Amino acid sequence: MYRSHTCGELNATHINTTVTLSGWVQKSRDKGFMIWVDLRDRYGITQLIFDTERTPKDVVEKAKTLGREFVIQVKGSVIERESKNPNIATGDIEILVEELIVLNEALLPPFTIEDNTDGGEDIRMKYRYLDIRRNPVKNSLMFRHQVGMQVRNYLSNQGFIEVETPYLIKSTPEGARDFVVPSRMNEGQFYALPQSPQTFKQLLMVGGMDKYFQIVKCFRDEDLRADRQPEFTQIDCEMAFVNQEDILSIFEGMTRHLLKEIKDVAINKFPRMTYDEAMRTYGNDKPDIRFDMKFGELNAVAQHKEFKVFNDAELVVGIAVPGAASYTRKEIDKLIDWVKRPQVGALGMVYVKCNEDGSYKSSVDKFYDQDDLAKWAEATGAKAGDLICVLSGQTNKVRAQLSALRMEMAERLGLRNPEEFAPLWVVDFPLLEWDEETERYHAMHHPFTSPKPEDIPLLETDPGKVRANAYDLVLNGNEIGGGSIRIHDKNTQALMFDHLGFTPEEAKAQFGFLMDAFQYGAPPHGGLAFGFDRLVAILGGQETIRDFIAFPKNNSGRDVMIDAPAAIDNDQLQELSIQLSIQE
RNA sequence: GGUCUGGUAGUUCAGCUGGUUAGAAUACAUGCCUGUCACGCAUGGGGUCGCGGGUUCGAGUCCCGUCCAGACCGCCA
Repeated sequence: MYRSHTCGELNATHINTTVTLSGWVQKSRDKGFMIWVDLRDRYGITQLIFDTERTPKDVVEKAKTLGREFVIQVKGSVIERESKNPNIATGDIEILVEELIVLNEALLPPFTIEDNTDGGEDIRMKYRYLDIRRNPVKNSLMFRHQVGMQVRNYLSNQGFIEVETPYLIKSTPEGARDFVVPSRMNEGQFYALPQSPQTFKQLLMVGGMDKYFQIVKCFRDEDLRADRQPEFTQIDCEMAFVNQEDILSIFEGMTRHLLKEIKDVAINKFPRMTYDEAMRTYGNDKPDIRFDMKFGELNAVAQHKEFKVFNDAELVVGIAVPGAASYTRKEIDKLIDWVKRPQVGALGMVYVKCNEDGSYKSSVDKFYDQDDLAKWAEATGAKAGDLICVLSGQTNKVRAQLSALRMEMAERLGLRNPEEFAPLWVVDFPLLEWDEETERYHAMHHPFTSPKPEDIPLLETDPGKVRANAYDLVLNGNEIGGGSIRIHDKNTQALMFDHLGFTPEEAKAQFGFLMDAFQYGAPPHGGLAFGFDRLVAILGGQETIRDFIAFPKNNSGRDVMIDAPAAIDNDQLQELSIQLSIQE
């Protein structure tokens, strides 16, 4: 027997019992007359004591040789501490050791296994198995497990069935780049890893599965971000015989359940906003509504004066930054530099200080009088003490720029409280999006999304105006889920493919199986998928998903621990009939 | 594909306008210490300043290139 108890469970009630513990040496404190060793496992830390007067001499000698992270097993009696430590659960007791077995020695770890480790991101990723021993990472993984269990509980209780779908599927040109896998048995042909189980879950609906879910890995070969990994996990869901309202209701329920069970946060009805409204009010389809700073459009009050920049702009729009009127000229200049960085891309910024005495001081006083500026304040909701920041230009660009500024200012003002949760449904997304590069429309969500029936005529006249039965769930400025009511008849699906620029032959070659299935009694259906990693991270109060993934990839998609991806040898390549065009 | 930031001891970092022998903290080792728990005290070892080139009497420091890491833009139906 390696252990009778864990390192987290012993307390005063166990005094005078004999126990066996196993774990890692966290640290030892050798005072000469006594040696204390902190023994750690997943459950906690228990202090061991080796006393020159009470512990066998050879055991004390062995204890002196223990180094950090040695794996040991000890047998001894639980005794009351002479000086207790109220900071840990086992702080009332310690183990007077009688027997010590070193199960495995350990090299000195490259960084300290402590909550506030001295290790940087880089080295922690290389030795991730050591990083996982640290509480912050360990707790994040346990937190993820807990969220996963609550998701399964909720959905299972609602009658959902978890069904696994294949990972080796077919590549399609729509959407993200696919990861591809060569097929040895089918020379020159490739599988693709799924970007999502989209078509399979729809086929499960045709198969009568009615309510499906799956916590499933998905793969996209695109560049990474702090909240984006090439392989990531979705809570993928689909339901038949439902309308949009049914789906929103079920998954609002699930999110509410998670907030209640995991964070003990009670939220009644989630607010809703159309895509158009979100773009107009926040410049963004995933607004963080924990704070205000709503957009005030200023075209009506700022144009037709002498200021050419605004007169030439498609959109003039501002936000009122609370309390920022006290910014110095230098601070404002730095802010202007910030919006002019290439990542944001504004050409400049006009500001108005709303002074405490009710007067206004702006960077464009030459063109606007106090009455004009009062109208700007009204439009942006600015109060005395606020700073109005105004950008202008082409509508889509300027909205993105001001949205970036809004988020930055909220960050600086500490308005993004990770313990506050503000969910929001964004509905009525456009069906199609114009792609400058390919000069054609592509599906904003995916090609199986149904258009709103009343908008179908617009497909012929103004495709960009067609709204879809598509919705996103936004939490604290992050898209945590998105879905749609799908097309379930062959003709509408064919019409969509046509508008997306597929020839009937291409559509048949790529999605023929789905169109065929629609001819055999496909029920009306729809669904939604949550980004599980992101959801877990936000519930955990963070926006970086890496610590909620046991073995994440780095910025360039590498696993620095196992050193993947890597070259494969010529025999393997030959077996797969693959020839490389790059030089070794 | 692009922008920005960083790369100096095992680790996290400092190192000014180029100028003696490159520092701190922590970790580690050895010794001391009668209740430690961020233990304390003393001593000690530890460096290809990412790599390559250039400027200079002289480069950790300046310039060019390159590699690596991180954040962001593009991209992510």
